[in-house]
This record gives sequence, structure tokens and C-alpha cells, in this order.
Amino acid sequence: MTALDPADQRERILEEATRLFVARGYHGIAMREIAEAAGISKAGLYYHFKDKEDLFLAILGSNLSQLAQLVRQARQAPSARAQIEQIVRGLLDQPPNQRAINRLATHEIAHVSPERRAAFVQLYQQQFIDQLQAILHDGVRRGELRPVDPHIAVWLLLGMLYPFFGTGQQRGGEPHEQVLSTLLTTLFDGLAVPE
Amino acid sequence: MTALDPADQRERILEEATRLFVARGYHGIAMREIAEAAGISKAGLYYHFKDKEDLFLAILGSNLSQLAQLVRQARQAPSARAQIEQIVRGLLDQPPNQRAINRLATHEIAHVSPERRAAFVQLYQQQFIDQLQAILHDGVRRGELRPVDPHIAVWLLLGMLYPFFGTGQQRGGEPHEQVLSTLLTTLFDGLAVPE
DNA sequence: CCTACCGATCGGTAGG
DNA sequence: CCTACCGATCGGTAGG
Repeated sequence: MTALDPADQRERILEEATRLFVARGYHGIAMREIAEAAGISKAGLYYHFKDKEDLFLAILGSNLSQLAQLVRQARQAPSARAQIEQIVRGLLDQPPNQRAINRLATHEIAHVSPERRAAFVQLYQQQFIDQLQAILHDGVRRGELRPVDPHIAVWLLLGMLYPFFGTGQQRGGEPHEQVLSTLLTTLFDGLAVPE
Repeated sequence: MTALDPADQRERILEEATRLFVARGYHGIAMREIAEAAGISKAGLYYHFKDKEDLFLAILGSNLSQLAQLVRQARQAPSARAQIEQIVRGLLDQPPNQRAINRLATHEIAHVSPERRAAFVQLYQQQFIDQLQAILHDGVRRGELRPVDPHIAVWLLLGMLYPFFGTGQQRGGEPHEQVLSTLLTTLFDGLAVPE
């Protein structure tokens, strides 16, 4: 038996911890459980991560980097609608446990200390929310979209995605493409039949 | 000093527990904290409620009754759009702590035992989700709405509401009427400018 | 990274 | 027997 490389061990911990936090929330999981799932002792866990919050925020931070990259790539598309479509597609295409981290980020962040929470929320705002707002703002400015408040519209969009950020066992039983097209049609064209 | 009537004491416990669970989630609150907030001992708490899950489910159940009533009243309206509008208005008009119970119901229900969770989820489905699906289904059948899958559309609608189910301190700083009208316009007419 | 622990606090219950 | 609790403490477990 050869021990794992430290970086690989860290990755393994993050993977198992993600799965557990997604299933039962921040306070629903003990550090002991994460250690067992990763095949190390609890003290070993504290070698890789300063404390429980540090481990939790590492998961959220890594996800935020991927979100930021997704948005950066999408901004190359020609219209607001095309940009949003690319982002929504990218989010729904993530593996279930990755998608569910967005749920953790909006929900369980409340359980970390005020200082670290404020720091993460600010980063999340800058790297993700502000970018989405800019896309909608530009869409309104160019006359592509109705003159809605981008601030409200961003939360409507993220809200529409929210139920499909589950683990995939509960919701998301529907075909991917059908959810995607229904979401985009509803968001841009509305549910009402045009007269 | 006269002791409170048992029913009043129970109401007081439910009120304080709601506030605490909303702020910090199911596992984030100890029975001791709820007891202190209600001005009784922890043992007194267990006189009124069998255990922590029983107390938690009493909160969700009472909210579900109100949701069911809201939907029943709304179903009298003449069109699917008018019915949905009345329900959305009713939900956004609730006091912040009441609104936030919807968040608890979708999120923190995962933390109760499988049997009790299954029972509550079934009741929630029958008394709320199925009713919303019926409204959309009828709307599609009567040609008011695009031929969307009611199952997906219900979750898009509830998702749009979700960000505004916070405690009111974070989101919901926007004027009520503006959120309501933006949500309904987006849901029924879409964000795109008609050509 | 482990074994061996800590101060404190967890949900729940005893007798009166 | 009942109600509406109380002070004290149970066996286990939390993060560190």
C-alpha cells in the first residue's frame, strides 16, 4: 500500500465532503464522517484544512472559479439571450453533485462566521452575480430585453434554475433538453400564448 | 404573574422556533435555545412537543395549511394567469418569517427521519404542488398558456419565488410591487422585447 | 497524518 | 389521577 499524494488526498477529501454536505447540509455532517469517508482519521483532516469552515469554503470557492470561467466564456456570444442560454446550459450540464454546490453556496453559507461569509459573498457577487447583471443590463440597453431591473431579473433567473440544482435523485428526472428549452422559452418569451 | 394558557404557550414556542429555524436551519438550533427564547425550560418544551422533529414539522404543517387555503381561494379566479397572480401576491405579501418557512420546507425537510419526511412530502405534494400543476394544466388545456409540461413549469414558478423567500434582510429590499410585476411579466410575457 | 484526549454542548428524560 | 412545568442530569457526540 502506497499513501496518496497530498494533493490527491486533498482532492479526495473535497470530493467526499461535497457529497456529504450536499446530502445533509453544513451542520448535518460531522468532521468524523468526512474523515471516515475519505479513509483517514479526523486529525488527518485537520492537517489538510484548518477547520470545518475552511474545508466548506474550499468547496464553494472551487465551484465559484468554475462559474466565473463559464460566465467569461459565455460573454463572447453575440446577444444577451445567447449568453444566458450558454450559461444556463453550462449549469444544467454539470454533474449533479457539482450543480448542488450552488445550492450550498446560497443556503449553507449562512452557517459560516460573519467575516468569512462576508468575504465569500463579496467574491461571489463580483465574479458571478455582477457579471449576470451586466449581461442583462446590456441586453436592456441594446433593446433586446424589456426594461426590467437587472437586479430583480438576475434573481428570477437564478431562482428558475434553483429547483434543478438538486442532487438529481429528487428533481431533474426530466430530460435535460426539455428543462433547458422550457426554462429559456419561459424566461424570454413567457408562458402566455401570444394573441 | 399568571401562567400562560397551554395553547398560547404552544403558539409562543412555535413563533420563537420559527424565527430561530429560519435564521440558522434545523441543525443550527438547539432545543435549549428555543426553550430560552420561549421563556420556559427545555423539559417544558418536551411537554408540548414529542421531540425536535415534532416541533419542526408542526411549523411546516401549519404553513402548509395556509398555502392550501391560499390556493383554494385563488382557484376561484377566472384565468390561469389570474389564479397564479393571486397566489404569487399572497406568498409575497406574507410577513418575512412566514415566507421563509417555504424555504425551510424545501430545504431542511431533508433532516427529518425518512418516515416522517415521506409523510410530509406527500401531503405537501397533494395540497400544494398538485394544485399548482392543475392550474397550469387547465391553462394549457384552455389555450391560455403555451403547451408546456406543468411539472416543469411549476418548478420554474416556485424557483422564481425562491430568492424572495429570504428573511427580507438580504433580498427583498426591492419594492414589493416591482418584484411582483417583474415576476409576473417575466413568467407570462417573457423578457424578450416582442418584434 | 495518528492516538488519545479536552471543554462544551447535543437531544432527550428522570423524579417530584 | 391530572396539568404544566422545574432543576438536574442522562448517555453520546460535537469541533478541535
